[in-house]
Amino acid sequence: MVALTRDGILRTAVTLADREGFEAVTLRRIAAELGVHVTSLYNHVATREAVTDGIIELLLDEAKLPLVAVGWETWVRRFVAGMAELSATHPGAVTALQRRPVQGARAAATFEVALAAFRHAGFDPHDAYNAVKATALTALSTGLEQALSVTGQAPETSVDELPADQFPQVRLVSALADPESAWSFSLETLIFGLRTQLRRRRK
Amino acid sequence: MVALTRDGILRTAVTLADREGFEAVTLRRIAAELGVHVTSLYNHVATREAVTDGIIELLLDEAKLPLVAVGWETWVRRFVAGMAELSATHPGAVTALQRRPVQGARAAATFEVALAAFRHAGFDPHDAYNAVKATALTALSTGLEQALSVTGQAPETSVDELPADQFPQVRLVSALADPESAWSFSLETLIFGLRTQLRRRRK
DNA sequence: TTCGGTTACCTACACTGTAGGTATCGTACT
DNA sequence: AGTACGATACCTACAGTGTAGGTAACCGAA
Repeated sequence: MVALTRDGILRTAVTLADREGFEAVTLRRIAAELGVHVTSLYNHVATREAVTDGIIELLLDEAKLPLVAVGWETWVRRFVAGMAELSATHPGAVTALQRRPVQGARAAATFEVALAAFRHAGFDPHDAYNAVKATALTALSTGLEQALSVTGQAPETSVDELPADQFPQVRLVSALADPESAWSFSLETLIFGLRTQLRRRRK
Repeated sequence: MVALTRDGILRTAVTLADREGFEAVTLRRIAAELGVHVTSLYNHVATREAVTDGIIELLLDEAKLPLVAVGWETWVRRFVAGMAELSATHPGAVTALQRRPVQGARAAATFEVALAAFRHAGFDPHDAYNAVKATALTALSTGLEQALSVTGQAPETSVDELPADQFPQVRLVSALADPESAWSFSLETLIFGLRTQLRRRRK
């Protein structure tokens, strides 16, 4: 029975989220996992939402995001790849990033170098901001995989029960779901798009 | 006192979500809004999650998504614009799209025409799927605005309290948040990117 | 030793979704 | 006409949620 600590709480929260899904992360479950009473958690954590914030903090720490000056393209690649890796190793915990705004000094730090890179490449502050946002959202969406099962199965009717002649494309495609290629396709598309945007700004 | 109906339930759920935020949408709140006992809702709705599914259904109905054959580019434009408009008119309810997988016949229908358009333009089934997914995620992220406040304010410390000399870019940019230009920038970037992808496939 | 702060605990409350059972009512059938 | 029945709204109840308030044990400093 080790000492109860904020970091320990957050760590078991992440473990729990990955093992049983984010909605299973409840203060009582965490406490039980630590062999401790619920209210004891409040000595180290202010509120339930603070736990979510802590999870984000912990994930962002683990994802090795670029923190020193790099070119915009390598920043984009590393940021998206880092998030994708995070989604792979912490499938449950990453949804914390969708429940609460991503904030904190660490996020600010990597955005700082991104903004600098984009401005150096030729974007005005406004578009640099937009570019960072577009990248961040693309990166975040790597964790949204299951949230958007393009396979058109209704709450009750599976895709196989849809009129096959009416949705031939959907049917054909529902077989070849491949999360790996999905986010790399998104990444390349994003980079191509940003290149074009930059080219237009220059002339 | 009109008759209680599934559609009425979902409609007040949407209203409630837009007025007080998605997490305020509880079965008891809906019932209270309708002047009805909680359990009466169960005569028209199976479970809480079914309400969320119903909200999605209702939103997708309202967003006039392209359902007939169009070129891939106009599909992308209309899809993203439709979602953006949805996020504007239903700021609270749209988060339903992130809580549950987007499914159902209507979603399948618009994906069907998108897949056809992309394949006609030169993508193989795999990349057509990826392109649709990329578009859908870009569109969905229009509702994620506040979830990603790039302004690096920590849970406790606002952006103004961050060391100013350490985050000059973030500070500069935190003033000019402009959701409108954000998603249109993302849209144009996406289209540029997809064009390049298609060009590469052709030769 | 005594004091003060930190920590873990217990009780309690308002709130959530949901199961089971009951009363009312309109409609259809005998 | 009467009667059976399906649908609907309600009530009670339960387990589970986050969290406030108060109390007991410790442990280091005075």
